[in-house]
Amino acid sequence: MSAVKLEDIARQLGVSISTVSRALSGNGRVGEKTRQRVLAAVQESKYTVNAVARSLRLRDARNIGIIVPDISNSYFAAVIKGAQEVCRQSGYALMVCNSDEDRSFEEEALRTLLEKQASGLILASVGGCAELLGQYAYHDAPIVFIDNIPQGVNAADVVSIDNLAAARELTRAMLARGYREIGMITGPGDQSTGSLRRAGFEQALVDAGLALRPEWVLEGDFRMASGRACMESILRLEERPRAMIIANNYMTYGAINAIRVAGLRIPEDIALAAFDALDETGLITPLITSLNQPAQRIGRRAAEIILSRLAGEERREDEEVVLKPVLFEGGSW
Amino acid sequence: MSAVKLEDIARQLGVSISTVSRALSGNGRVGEKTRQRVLAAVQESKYTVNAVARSLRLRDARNIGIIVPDISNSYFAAVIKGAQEVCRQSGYALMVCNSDEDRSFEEEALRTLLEKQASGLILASVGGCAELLGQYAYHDAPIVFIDNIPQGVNAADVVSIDNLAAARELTRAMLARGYREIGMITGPGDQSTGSLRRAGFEQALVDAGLALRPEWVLEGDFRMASGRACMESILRLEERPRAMIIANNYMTYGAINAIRVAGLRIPEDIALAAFDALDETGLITPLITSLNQPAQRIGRRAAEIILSRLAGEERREDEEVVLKPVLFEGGSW
DNA sequence: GCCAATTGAGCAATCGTTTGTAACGTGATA
DNA sequence: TATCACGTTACAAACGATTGCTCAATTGGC
Repeated sequence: MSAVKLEDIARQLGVSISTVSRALSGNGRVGEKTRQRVLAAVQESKYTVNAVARSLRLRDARNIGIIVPDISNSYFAAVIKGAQEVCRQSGYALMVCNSDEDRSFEEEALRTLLEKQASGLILASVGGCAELLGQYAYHDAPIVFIDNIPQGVNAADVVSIDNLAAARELTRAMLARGYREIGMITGPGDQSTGSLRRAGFEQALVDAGLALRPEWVLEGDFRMASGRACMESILRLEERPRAMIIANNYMTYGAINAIRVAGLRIPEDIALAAFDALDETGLITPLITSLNQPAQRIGRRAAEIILSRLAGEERREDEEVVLKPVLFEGGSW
Repeated sequence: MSAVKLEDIARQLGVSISTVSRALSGNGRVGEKTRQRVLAAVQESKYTVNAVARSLRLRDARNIGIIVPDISNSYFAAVIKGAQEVCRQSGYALMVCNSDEDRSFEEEALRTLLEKQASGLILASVGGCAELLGQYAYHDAPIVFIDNIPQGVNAADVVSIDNLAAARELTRAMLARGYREIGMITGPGDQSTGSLRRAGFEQALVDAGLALRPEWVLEGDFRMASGRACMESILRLEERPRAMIIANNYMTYGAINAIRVAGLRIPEDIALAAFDALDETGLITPLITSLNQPAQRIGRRAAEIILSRLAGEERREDEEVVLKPVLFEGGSW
């Protein structure tokens, strides 16, 4: 309501608005004594620049948006931290949105960021907002996908691990441990993260000359309850696998729960390996063997790509940064 | 760059900008057929309102800021979710900032939000930004404190549990269980959350006629490493307490780690009760007895208070909403 | 002492919306 | 036909900052 603006300071000092603006930004020439007077008055009056007005004038909001499916998931929290670090250093604000694993919420967030003139967007999509994404291209705001690459998007900047290869390697490592009867709890088939991890798993089995057992492969939704439900089904089978690969952290927690409730031991009765099951507390026993995405690095690289896009005028090739996951060997296999 | 604006649509239709604006907002009167024509053109051209320009004109950015010390902490993640829910329903955007438990980062976030003309602010402060907070009052943006109430702030809207009473009750419950030699790992003494919880603990002991053992009360910084370090010190004591109360979740995880490393059992060798040690995975054993803050409700109420302040013109009394924590009894005592 | 060069500061347009007010056109009534 | 009323639309002024351009003032060189 009563915020101090450039005009107030200008009037108080008997100079023009433009002089005050230039004294602050250092963009035009201003005499040394006037500059000092302005700076003093600004200090004294607690003037704060109005970023809304500035953004309008500059046609640049200097903020980048990030949408994740679940802010409580430590994996995404780390991604956010990484992105924030980069934004902070470059004077951009990071606008964090949570889609709650819901398409319409994701769409809503997308629309809000679009209206707020986000300069760029980091998106861990749950899928299916193709038209809205087109508008970003129209505003020519760069988009970087992390994690899932929605259907309908063919060329784009992407920062992620190679999910297919990763799942294949993880499965191979499990095979190398001697396990032959391996099942999997995958993610939603319509998300690339889900389907690629499944494909990698199946490839590894086929390569090893093993038959696929469809009843051992269940599809979850990346949430804890579904991990638990899937594992319960598995445990009810007459003939059950000796080991399971699980496509993300939360489903793993649910699965462990089911295993404990059934009174079984890990890995003696059933072995586990997972994606991102990184347990920051280090208190879940046995420690879960998992292939961990370098979450913070993903966030950082994604933000860096956005910034470089914003800086460079020329449109380069689509950038696809493939980061290497890190295998943590716990006691769960 | 090439975003469609009202002017483009107006020109295309041969009407004025104001007509298009009014057709969209429904604020002024517009003939039915023109309204239809406008709506069609808007659809077709994929027009998106420029929120920056609108905010400037309306002098209202319609966004509320929230600053938390650690976005990875599930407690704060839940607070954010609660606040977001309310914002979503009322058409406000929530701008999430992470201070990383660092004062200068907090200050930076505060300044950014101020510049972006945040309509309101929810603050879980790590303390010490009194001057900047003054400017919010100046912009008359309502502030609601959650968790810690920084020094230098005397009257304000607050949503939290009654930390003193809560610590007292938790300690009493522990005494009722028969424990007499109780220590505590507190939070930073300069944060009200830390000092109040400590005070409540001490009160309960004094009320019970027990002597305070200063060597059993250590001050941590709410992070995991400090919880571990403090517990290690405790375990090194010749005469050590039979039970510990720990002021937050992360320090508890560190403490459990130390206990396990020392080869001791919970609760047989040392019993634990904590604040917010809520373990979403349910996999840490034994389940930790803890007094849990209704995090999501706190976020929701805080946002609601902001909105009601923004709606009501008249300045009411400072509002202090005291929510009740929930005791979860696990096997750690 | 005069003209050119250089510096300092102001004017005014602009960014895209919203909205008070004025103007316009149509139809009805006297 | 003139007047009035009413429903529609256009005009233009904001919101607060940035910046190209202009012009006045100071300086310096000859």
